[in-house]
Amino acid sequence: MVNETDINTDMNQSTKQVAMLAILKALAHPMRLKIIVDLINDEEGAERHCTSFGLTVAKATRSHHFKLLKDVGLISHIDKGNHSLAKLRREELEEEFPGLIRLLKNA
Amino acid sequence: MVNETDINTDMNQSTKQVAMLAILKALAHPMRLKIIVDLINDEEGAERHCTSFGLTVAKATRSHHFKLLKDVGLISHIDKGNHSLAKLRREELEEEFPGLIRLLKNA
DNA sequence: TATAAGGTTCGATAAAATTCGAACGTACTA
DNA sequence: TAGTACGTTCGAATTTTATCGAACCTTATA
Repeated sequence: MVNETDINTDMNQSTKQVAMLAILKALAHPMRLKIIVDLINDEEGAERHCTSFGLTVAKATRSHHFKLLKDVGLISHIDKGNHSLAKLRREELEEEFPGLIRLLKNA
Repeated sequence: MVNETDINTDMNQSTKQVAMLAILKALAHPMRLKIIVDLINDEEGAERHCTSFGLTVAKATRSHHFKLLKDVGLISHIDKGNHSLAKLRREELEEEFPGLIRLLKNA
């Protein structure tokens, strides 16, 4: 069996390229892209309810997508006990992937 | 059954966001990302054999990935009869997705 | 012309991602 | 304390992608 790590080493991909790939995979889904674009177009530092993006899916699905976005570092999760908020990791992203936010801002 | 078009309209995604999604999907695969990053890091206007990227897959698979990259407009295909060359659509991409190339250049 | 080399398409199989209901945990609140 | 609201996790089903061999087409060349 061939896993992705093997493919990556086969192809001599840089660490940066692997990190970039994770980000691209996370963005390559209509709901997740919309969430990130919406957060980008919000004012800086904005925190949003997970339910405020107009996603018409089961809550298990929503939870899945937000976890994925959090795992790759696109958002951070603010736990407020009863509910939770999502926040774009703006500075960190600008630092690690300069230009990414500007690229998505127009979309 | 729910297809992607329905999801996109459900979510009120802009045309630009749909176009961006196609690009992100195309880049969200290790081989395809490597191809594009390699082309970006080549000199401007460079044309490369499809076999010159060190991809260890069957030719049917290679053909599949290059077709996908061509279909979303990331590369153009120069047919030389016996063989074919791939070329980054640099200016067009810079025009439609400003900052994309610079974002991937570091990777 | 025959042969080889490179690329595409087709059909089938394998792998990965998406989706959801159900069960569960945690924190508000009546 | 009991009930409710919100989120996560688990397991299973569905859908999408990736992969490859085989057949085929086109062009160069022996």
